[in-house]
Amino acid sequence: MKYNAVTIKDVAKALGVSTSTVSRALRDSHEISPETKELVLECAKRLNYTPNPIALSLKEKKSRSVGVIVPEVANGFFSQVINGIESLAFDKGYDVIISQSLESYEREIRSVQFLASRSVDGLIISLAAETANLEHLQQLHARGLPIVFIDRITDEINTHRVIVDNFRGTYDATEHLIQSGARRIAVIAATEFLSTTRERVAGYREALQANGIKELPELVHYCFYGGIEFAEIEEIVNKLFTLRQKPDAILTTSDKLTTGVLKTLKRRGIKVPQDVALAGFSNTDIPELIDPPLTLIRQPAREMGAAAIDLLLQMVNSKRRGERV
Amino acid sequence: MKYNAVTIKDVAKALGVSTSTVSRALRDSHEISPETKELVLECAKRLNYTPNPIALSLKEKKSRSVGVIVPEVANGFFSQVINGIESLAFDKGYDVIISQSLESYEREIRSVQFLASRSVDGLIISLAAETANLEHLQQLHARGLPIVFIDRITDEINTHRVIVDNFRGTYDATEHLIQSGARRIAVIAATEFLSTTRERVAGYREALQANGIKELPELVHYCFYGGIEFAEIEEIVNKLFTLRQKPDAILTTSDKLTTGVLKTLKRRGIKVPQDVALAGFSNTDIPELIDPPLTLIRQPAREMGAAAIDLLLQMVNSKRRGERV
DNA sequence: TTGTATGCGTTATCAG
DNA sequence: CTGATAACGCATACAA
Repeated sequence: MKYNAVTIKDVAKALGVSTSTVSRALRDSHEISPETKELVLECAKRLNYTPNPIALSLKEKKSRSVGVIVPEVANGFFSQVINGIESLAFDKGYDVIISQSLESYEREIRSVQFLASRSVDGLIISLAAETANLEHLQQLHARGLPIVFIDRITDEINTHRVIVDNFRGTYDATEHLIQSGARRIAVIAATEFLSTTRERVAGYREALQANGIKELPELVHYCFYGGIEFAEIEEIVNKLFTLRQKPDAILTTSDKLTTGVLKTLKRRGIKVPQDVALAGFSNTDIPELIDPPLTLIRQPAREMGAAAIDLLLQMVNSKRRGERV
Repeated sequence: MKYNAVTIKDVAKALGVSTSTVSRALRDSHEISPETKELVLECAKRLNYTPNPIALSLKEKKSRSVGVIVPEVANGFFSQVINGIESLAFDKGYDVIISQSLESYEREIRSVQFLASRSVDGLIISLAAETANLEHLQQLHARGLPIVFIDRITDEINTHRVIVDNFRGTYDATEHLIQSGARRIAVIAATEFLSTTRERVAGYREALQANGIKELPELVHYCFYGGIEFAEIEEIVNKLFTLRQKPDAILTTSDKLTTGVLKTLKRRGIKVPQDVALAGFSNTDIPELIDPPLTLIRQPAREMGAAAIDLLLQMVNSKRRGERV
């Protein structure tokens, strides 16, 4: 709701001129005399006039707002991404509307449609773990909605993506574990649906191979809701440590997974790195505080967010002064 | 922008009826025949009609969106708060527009005005550390904008607030430190401007007094940008540990302060709790992972967020069917 | 029950 | 240079 009752009409009435004149003065049109302009501007300020963005949106068919859908806000990585997005968007005068998929496909669909129906000018999204079907986004994309994927991307839609070198991250981390003497390296990853998972696991595999180590199926674990439900991680760790031949290292492919595994190991009294070495993705402060330091893979989350919104606004603006959708 | 060109007019034209008829059918008005309603609904679905929320907002003078301003998104506590807000708001069909003050007064003013000008129906805010003057919010409040304060509140505006018992938190934590043998308990707090700081430091003081311990000025430190700038925390810790009589315990009054102090201690090789005991607020996973466990004070951030949005929407709705502002 | 006209705040297109 | 008018998409008071 507008808490500034004063409209362009009010200042027009106050000055005894027409609304068009006021509009022109405000928009700094060239077709207006300096005196009237001055007059209008003064009056507008005095009356504390502020333009109504809703009316503007209706007229211009754009809302100067962007939608952001992440799996979960309360997550080190994603909250940093949002930080980057918001900072830059704010400077450019764009609203940032946040929605969470909570890793649920159904929730993601609803979020996407909700935001689309709210007329966002563009969308930044990191896919939910459950999402395997991209129709809901393909539709919008086909209709011309600018979309940028971040971190968890898809090949099925041809648009900008912002990612880090996931393959490289796990490749290097795995190799580091091997250099440190590990041979039985387990990996705990998120859903295979996720692009990040696939790339990261591929890096792990390649590193093993490059070092002549055979991959053992019993050491590779995927978890669906590892980011949300802690129990799943616990179960996997338990399984790993009841193997006849226990792993001598664990690689984790996400923030929450890393934290979850650390927690579980601590509860079970398994020491890192004495009993098992650990490496993985993390954007929290945790690794810095743990003794001894872990091999961790960080993502420049804030910068990724900034890059995403930057790309998005470029698309939004090129579309504005361009072709019909 | 709307990616659904089809409007109420299109379906009216397609059916050869008037827009009002369509509107009525869609709004399930009683003044319409079941047959035409059926017809319209079918056609609307077929044409994939979705209402334009912007036009609706313009007409009804409400946007079904709420603004949220927090000091920083990438912060355990606040991101959990946002999680709670978003979850509930989404279910009720409200947009959540996020903005960060980054602890800056000037930025907070701009955020507030930005959101207000974007016609949010209500505002949830946690004040910036710098904010001492509340005019920017008083104005909006006077004009009738529903506001709910969360965590960092103010007495100067009479509206709903969502907080935990801050006094109690530090009182208990301090007492626990004392029970464990600490006598020279330092406190590292955020700005005194913040309600949370005042209440938390008060709890500390009261606990000292109740246990017959004299407060030592050299052990009480406030930091302005502790949440954002790490260097400040480091400096305070350094100062504390170059005192002739070093502290035997430290109490921290926020998430970032707790993490920051832990980091600094680790870098300086000061062991917890052997060299110094530690207690404080934290909503991260860190304390659970550290050995030995710290005395920590947790806030039910998600629930606080949910409570805030619940209160806010109540205000928004009572205002809707009520008095003019 | 349905259609017509009006207005929400703004800008663009015409006349004057 | 300025004023009147239409239009954006929708809901509604009023007329039929």
